This record gives sequence, C-alpha cells and structure tokens, in this order.
Amino acid sequence: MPELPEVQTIASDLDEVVRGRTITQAAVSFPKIVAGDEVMFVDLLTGAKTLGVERFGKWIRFNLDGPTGAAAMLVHLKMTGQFHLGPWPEGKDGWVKHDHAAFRLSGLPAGEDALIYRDMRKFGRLRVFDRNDLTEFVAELGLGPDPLLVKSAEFHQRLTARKGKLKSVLLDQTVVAGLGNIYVDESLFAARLSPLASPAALTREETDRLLKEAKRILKASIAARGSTTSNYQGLKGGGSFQKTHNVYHRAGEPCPSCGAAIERLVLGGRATHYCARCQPGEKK
DNA sequence: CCGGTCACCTGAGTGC
DNA sequence: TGCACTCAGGTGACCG
Repeated sequence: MPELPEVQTIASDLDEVVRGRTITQAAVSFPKIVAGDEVMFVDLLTGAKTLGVERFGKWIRFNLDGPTGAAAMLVHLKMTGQFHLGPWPEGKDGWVKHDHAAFRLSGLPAGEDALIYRDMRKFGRLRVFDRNDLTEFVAELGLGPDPLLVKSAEFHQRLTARKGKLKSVLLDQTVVAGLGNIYVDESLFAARLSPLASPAALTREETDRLLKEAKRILKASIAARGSTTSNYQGLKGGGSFQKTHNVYHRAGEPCPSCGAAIERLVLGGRATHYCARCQPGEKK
C-alpha cells in the first residue's frame, strides 16, 4: 500500500507520538507478523525507550534503547500495514479484527495508550534488532539511495547501468529506495518517458528530468500526506494526493496533457498506466 | 542476467 | 442476493 510519501507521513506521525515514551507492555496476537521468535520480540521491547521514528526507503525504523539491548524495531508495511492508537487489547479476546501487535506507551491517556499494528492482508513484518544485527540486516537489504537525496549524476549512473524496462528498474529498491507503482507511473508521465524505455539508452538530460519530476511529485505528495486510494492512513488520517494523480488508475480517461486515452498494460506483474502519445517509447 | 508467474492474504468492486 | 472473478500502493522465490 504505502510508498515513500505515505511511509514518510506515517513515520513522522509516529515520531511525534512515541518519541521519548517507554514501551511498558508489548503483545502479539498473530505471531507470523513478527520475524523471528515472538516471545523474544516481546521481551526485547518491554521496557524499551523510543528515541525516535524514521523512514528509510519504504521501511520504518523505531530507534530504541532497550533494557536488554534492543536498538531498533524495523517495520515494513507491505500492502496494508498501518498503525493507530487505541485501547490496550486485554487478553486473547480483546483484539479487534486485523490487529496483530500492540505496544503500550507511557504517558498517554487511558484508552489511547496502545500503539496498534493492523494489517488486513498480513504481508507486513515487524522485527527487533540489537545494534550488530541491525547493521548486518540493513546491509543485506542493499537499498539504493533515497530518491529525494540522490544526486543527478549518481541517479544517471545507477539507471543506465541496468537492463530491463525503465519502470521495472525504478521499482527495484536496490537502484533507488522508496518509489512504488503509483509514483513511478506519475513520475514517468511528468517526465514524458515511456515505462517501456531502455534505461541504458537514456540521456543525462532525460534522467535529470525524471529525477526532477520524481522529487517534485514526492514532495508535493508528502505535503498532502500521501495518496489514499483504499485504506492507507497515518496516525492523523489519510492523504489527498490521489486527487492529483494524472495517470495512475486512470486507464481509458483522457490524458490531461494531450487528450489521448490513457493506456494500461501489465509490466513485471504490475498495472502500468501511461499516455502512449506523451510518453513515446518502444512498443510491446 | 532477465522476464514471467506465483505465493503470501483479505476485501472491495464488477458483471451476470 | 449471491456467486465467480478480477484487482489492489510490495516483495521474494522459483522457473525457463
């Protein structure tokens, strides 16, 4: 579900609420949502102080200072993961449907002192690390640079080094970390580049244009708290950037630029939306 | 190396 | 109303 702007919004909301608070209790109702041993997960988190919450790529990192060495909790929301505040789930029967983990925080009013992880499709994962394991795990992810921070020369170099279709390469988190299906389609449209283009053939002018448009769109979306198309929301509500989508989920509608019908095709298993007239490139 | 397909899950929407 | 089918913002495994 969430891409860079949505994860950024969620991480910022979380940071405001949990920074400086201590996790007094932790509980898991669906063990598979936790990577590794669930009892260990709860033990490591109990009594841990939250130093802050940050985004990296599409991951969320809770920076922790735990009594038994916990240094961080990493969360990947995948398609439908979300956080909300609510009452602490008492006992086995106290859980609301789709809520899988809960963290009770110090200093919040009763009834909304539990940070709850909800995930309808159960694809997301939560995992706690000590200092050494964290470094090792993050290195193994091999994430590329953040699209908001990467320099244009590096972006050009990384893109043109890859084979395959431009869209697939942009979705590869080891090339650049944070773009997903919505923002790749929107960025390619804004930069007038075909999702089917060969990255190796792109000129520096084209990759610069793509990066500039991607940054502009990502920043505008963050300012709008992201795109809510089904069930994404931050702690303080959803976003409104979906109103600004030009091509995503608009197959058959007229291109806002030239009026031709927006096309939809499946590329690398992902629905892909673009204007074949404004984004000319290789045929299927 | 590369692309395609499926698996992981559940619910919403659509068409008959 | 109900059923069958498709689709969904992500990633990782597997196969040819």
